Amino acid sequence: MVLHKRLDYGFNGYQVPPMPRATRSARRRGTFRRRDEDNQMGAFDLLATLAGEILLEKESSPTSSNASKENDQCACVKNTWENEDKLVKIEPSNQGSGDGRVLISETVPQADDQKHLSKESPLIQNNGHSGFASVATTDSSESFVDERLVNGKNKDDIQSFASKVDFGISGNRDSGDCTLDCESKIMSRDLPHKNGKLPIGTGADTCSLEDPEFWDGKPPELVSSDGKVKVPLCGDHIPRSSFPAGRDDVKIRSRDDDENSFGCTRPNMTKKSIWPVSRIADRRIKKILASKYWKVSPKLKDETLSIFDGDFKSICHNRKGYYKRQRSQMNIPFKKRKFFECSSVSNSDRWISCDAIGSSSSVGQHPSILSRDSYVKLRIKSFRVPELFIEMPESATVGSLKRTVMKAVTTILGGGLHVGVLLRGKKVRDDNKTLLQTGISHDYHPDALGFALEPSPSKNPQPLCPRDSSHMLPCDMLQPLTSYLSDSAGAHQGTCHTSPELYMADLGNFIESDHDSAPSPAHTPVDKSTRDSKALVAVPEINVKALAVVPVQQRSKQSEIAQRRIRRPFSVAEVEALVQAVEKLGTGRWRDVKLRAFDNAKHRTYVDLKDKWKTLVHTARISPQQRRGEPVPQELLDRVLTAHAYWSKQQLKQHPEPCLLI
DNA sequence: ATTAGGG
DNA sequence: CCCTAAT
Repeated sequence: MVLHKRLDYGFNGYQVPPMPRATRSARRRGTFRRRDEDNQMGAFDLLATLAGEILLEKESSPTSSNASKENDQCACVKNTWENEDKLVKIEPSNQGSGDGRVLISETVPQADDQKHLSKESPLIQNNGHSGFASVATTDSSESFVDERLVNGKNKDDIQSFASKVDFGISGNRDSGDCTLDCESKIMSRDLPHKNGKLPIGTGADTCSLEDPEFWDGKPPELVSSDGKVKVPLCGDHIPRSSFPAGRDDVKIRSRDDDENSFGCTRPNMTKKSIWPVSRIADRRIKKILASKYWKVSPKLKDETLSIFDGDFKSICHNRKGYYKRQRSQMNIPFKKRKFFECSSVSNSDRWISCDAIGSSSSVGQHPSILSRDSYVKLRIKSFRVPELFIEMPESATVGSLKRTVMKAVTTILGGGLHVGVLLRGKKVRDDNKTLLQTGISHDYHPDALGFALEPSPSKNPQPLCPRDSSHMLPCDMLQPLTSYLSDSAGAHQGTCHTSPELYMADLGNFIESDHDSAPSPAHTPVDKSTRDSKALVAVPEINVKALAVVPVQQRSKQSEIAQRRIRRPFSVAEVEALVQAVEKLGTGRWRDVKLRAFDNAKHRTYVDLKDKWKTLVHTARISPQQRRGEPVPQELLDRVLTAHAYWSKQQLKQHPEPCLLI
């Protein structure tokens, strides 16, 4: 069955940044708007999935099933965030016929193909199908900050894109929402080369020509005529919003796939109606979703799920641990990621590079402004993460894949850092030269300057993370860390064989908690520059030691703190069930309510239900304008008030309040 | 373990 | 959702 795949992911991308997390104070202040920060689908995840799906489609088509298994069955994802012409190739593994493995690997195009490859190529293309992803951020006022992920320019890689998104919403990040657009198009087979989106072939044979007209460096226009599928980036919405009605049988599993969320078996009609889904694209997304849960064989869906449940639970022995792992999935906020810079990369000294966008525009245009000292203003637009190789068992969940990627990333990042300055591609080694002497004057060409984050060679001679490394997490603190550390070596060698659920726990922990913590010395200019798009940073002197040391202390401190569970907003269906149960049982029997209406929703505790009821009552009392999140039907809210009034009265009857005299 | 309520 | 106190 084609759905059973083993994934050998060659990652060279990174996730788009999660929206900023709410701090407690932000929530209290009400400046934070509901947002599903978790379970975001990494852009590359999506791309890889798309490509994999394309391949699956090809595989399962009758024509290709008998065809040669080699070259015509691979989809290529153009790797645009490296200077080299590398492809992420997705092909059936040749190891054993029909073992259903798919290899997603990085590959260097053959010389033959090379000439056909454009640097500005679509990310995914296969046999007339092309897909690409873009991400748009919207704010509450419906304005769009639409940034295309697949801009052909190197500097518009995911990372810089990410920062753009970060910046884009920074003005109103309390209301930012992030959606991931997934567009697909069936291209005319007659004119495959004229479309301009076919530089990468489905194999060695179909590489097509670039179209300079199309790839002029600007983001490609939307060309999909058959529809545009909007897939909300944030987890819970992905499946529901894009599933067609009539697929109610499919259980969508979110997050860890550990539980079937109540009410998740039906599509969200609201969202669905917002984003018209074409038939083809719909099918495609459906497949993507299927492939997101590749471990699930269609006919064995439920069984498989429960089996997997068992697996998962065997790993997470208790709820604390479970929550811990839930937490570990937290995407590292983009800003924070930069602090995990670290050691342990051996392959190249440009494992992280940073695009610096040069002097402020006013500098060149209005030289008169600069009276005495000419200031060079720099904005570091993005950092790039190094190449990662990850191998996951096919039974692993997407969530675990994400965690593994995160683990690998944080493993790579995590030690001393060195900032390299590149001028016109050449390293500037002399630290004592002035900027002017070096050629970084106020009128230098912005694109000429670049920064690179490099591992500090003196500090971290070893590529792997030694246990005694001061940069490492406190392995004596928590059990999972041990496995994380021991596995981190494997990660660097390209594979993570052990179950990813076992580690990462405390990275997420640290990351998560760090967000709420007070600013630390680790907030270096680099961080500021990314946090505030307006911050102009002149060649920062990074305190390597601070970067290396401070997180450690935080980690050890933070890892003692219990994890916050992921936020799982109640769906309308859940609310409905809750209201119904409370109507029946009253407001003081939350355990019964739980048993009655949420017995199979393991992530809803009776405390959760009680809390939800509390907020429901509150919601019902405030004006609709003040409500946030998925709107609860007024009818339900009315019932909430009614039931609440009724049961409050009942409670008063039983426990008459001792008359408080004024 | 549950319930209730503040944060 | 978290945390605590009180059952």
